[in-house]
Amino acid sequence: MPRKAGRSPEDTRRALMTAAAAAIRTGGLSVPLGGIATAAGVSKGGLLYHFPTKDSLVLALAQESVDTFRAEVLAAVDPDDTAPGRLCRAYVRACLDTLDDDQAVRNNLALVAQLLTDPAVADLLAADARRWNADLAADGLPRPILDLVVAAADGASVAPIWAATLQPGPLVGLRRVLLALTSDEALWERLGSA
Amino acid sequence: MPRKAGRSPEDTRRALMTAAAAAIRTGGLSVPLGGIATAAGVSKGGLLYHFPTKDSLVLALAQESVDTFRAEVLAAVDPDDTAPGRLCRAYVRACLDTLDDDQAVRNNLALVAQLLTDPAVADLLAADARRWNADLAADGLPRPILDLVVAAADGASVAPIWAATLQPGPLVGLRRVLLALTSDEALWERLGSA
DNA sequence: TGTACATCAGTGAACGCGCGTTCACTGATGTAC
DNA sequence: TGTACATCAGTGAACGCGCGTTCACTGATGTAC
Repeated sequence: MPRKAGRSPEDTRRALMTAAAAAIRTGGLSVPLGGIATAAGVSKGGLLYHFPTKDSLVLALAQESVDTFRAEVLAAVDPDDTAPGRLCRAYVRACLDTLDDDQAVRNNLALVAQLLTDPAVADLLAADARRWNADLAADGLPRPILDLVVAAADGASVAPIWAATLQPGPLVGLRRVLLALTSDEALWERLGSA
Repeated sequence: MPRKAGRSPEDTRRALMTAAAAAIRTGGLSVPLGGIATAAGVSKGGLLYHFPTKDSLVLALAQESVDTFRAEVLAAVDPDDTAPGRLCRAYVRACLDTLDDDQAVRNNLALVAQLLTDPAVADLLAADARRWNADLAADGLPRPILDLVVAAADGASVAPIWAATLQPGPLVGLRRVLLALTSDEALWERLGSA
């Protein structure tokens, strides 16, 4: 059966990437293409029409994860916030606000952990990490505060991968503490001299 | 060639696990057993004598990672420290002190991220995470401080996986800040009311 | 102390299955005239 | 508006290779007498 009525090629491509993300997240990179194709309602050959090689599918997934996360952080920037640490605060919100429902960031990280096996993906992520380092360093926070807050946001995002999820209550508490740490200059001095 | 002179069966088993850990860490769970066996100086059949199935090798690796990490934290407990938060401080030291050389904890995490594909491993880790939650909760720190410090320690340990390693300087700073947070009760009030 | 025998710690060839990739083919859609 | 034709978006059978597992066999080590 050729082109399905009511579904554009772009729709098919999206369906394939969605199915691939879900399958790889739980099954690792070794999940068969056939299963992904079936889940997306397409034959194996159809998948390979859109992604001529498994690697190309994997790389597209990684690129999308990286782009999605960056877009989420930028969308979380408060336009009225002009104080130092505004990007860092957006980073915290993007990381923690999607954790109670099992949404974007958490799923992205579980997926990325699997994709990392691929060397090309590892390069992509290393470049992205360098970019985040530079952007966050230019955010105007003192080093120790920045490192503390970013490490905690990363940790809270990543912990669900090994099932160490925070309860919603503590999660809200952590969020408040992290935002306070980026805003309260009196705390910076207390911590710097500790 | 049967039993190699100068190497006990236990030595062979250790060599196999070491080779497997190194191979899987970088290549993922799909690395061939043949390569692992060769790296350990044994034939594929020899590997399968010690680990009758690939899954059994993977599970042994996961169990060892979990045990090693727990032992490292316990070894990092300061015997003279009787104040609340002593386990949490040991956790911080175990996580951060091995990060500059690329040693145990960091490697363990990169390995575990790969092993997580296996459902049996996922169960093992979930049980271990529950145990850590309980142990750390009984450590006497206020919830927000505990969550902040543990999340940051996790985040700093895990970031090297996607190449976002902290420089040695900032790492020392983060370590000092985290230890201060677990000890300085005045800070707890400041953060709690923030 | 020497000898027989069971077991341990492997070897390496063979099998078989699953998966990525290739390939010949196809029906719907878009375009030119 | 109808028609011819190229291209797009797939299908599904086949191939071939890699890898996990099985299996028959083996030489060194430990034990009983």
